[in-house]
Amino acid sequence: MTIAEVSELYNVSSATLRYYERIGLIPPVTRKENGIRDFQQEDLNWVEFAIKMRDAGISIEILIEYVTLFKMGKDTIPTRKALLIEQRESLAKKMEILQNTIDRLDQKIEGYETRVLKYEERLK
Amino acid sequence: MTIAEVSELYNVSSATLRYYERIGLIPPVTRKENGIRDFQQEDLNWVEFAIKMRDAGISIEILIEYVTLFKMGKDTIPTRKALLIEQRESLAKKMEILQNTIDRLDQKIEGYETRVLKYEERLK
DNA sequence: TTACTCCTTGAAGTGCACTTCAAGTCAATA
DNA sequence: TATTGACTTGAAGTGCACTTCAAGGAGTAA
Repeated sequence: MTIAEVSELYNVSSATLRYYERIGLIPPVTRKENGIRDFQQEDLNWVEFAIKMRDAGISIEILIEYVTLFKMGKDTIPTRKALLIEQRESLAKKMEILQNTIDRLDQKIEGYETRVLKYEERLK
Repeated sequence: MTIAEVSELYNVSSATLRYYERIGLIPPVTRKENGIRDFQQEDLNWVEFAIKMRDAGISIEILIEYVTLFKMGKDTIPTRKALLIEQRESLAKKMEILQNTIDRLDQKIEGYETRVLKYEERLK
């Protein structure tokens, strides 16, 4: 799969994909003899993982750490697991904040509900 | 209340509070005769709102728009309400993404669960 | 009265995560 | 054969949201 196809598939720019590879946020992508990237399923899995995690707000620094551990082999399995658990917890906290904010917005919107009615009343 | 006290109270730097006021993310703060900020309850409400919304990831641009509408008076009430509803929706979408990512992480962690066991077995 | 601390503003600097640009290679098509 | 279009790399540029710096003012303690 070419970089353009992957770009289309995951709705991310080619430049970003190259950037991710360059900084080690995904492992080196498979190349054809001429040096052109030819994404295999394994590469796609990494791309998808990277994009999903970034979308959830996990920092590039953390993700590079994860990929670096992966490259170091099996000895890092417990560390990698710990890293994922830590990130899971941080996302759960984010969810909580988000839920609280939504509740707060709902209250504020509810407050506007009556005020809009009054406002429209005034217009008559 | 001084800026240092507000800074402490909401765990945000004085510089950020000044910055928020300067860019119009909160309305102008009440001052003493000598020009020093003396936050009143009303000011605090704005500060709290701004910080909570920022924490939830709502952009500065949007929040400035809201404050600007507020300053323009009652005619903007329906617009303000619409803006809040829009943001509420966008937060709900974020929650969904977050939940999906957490689910995905849980699966990945579960996968590591067995691999860690194997790894520790190997060490014996 | 000098020194200290906290406040003020305006301007410049920083960190993160891309994004754009410049220069070049390669394969396919007019 | 020339040119078009997609690819390559390295470097520089961008946007957002602060953060730090520089210069100065006001109030209090020694």
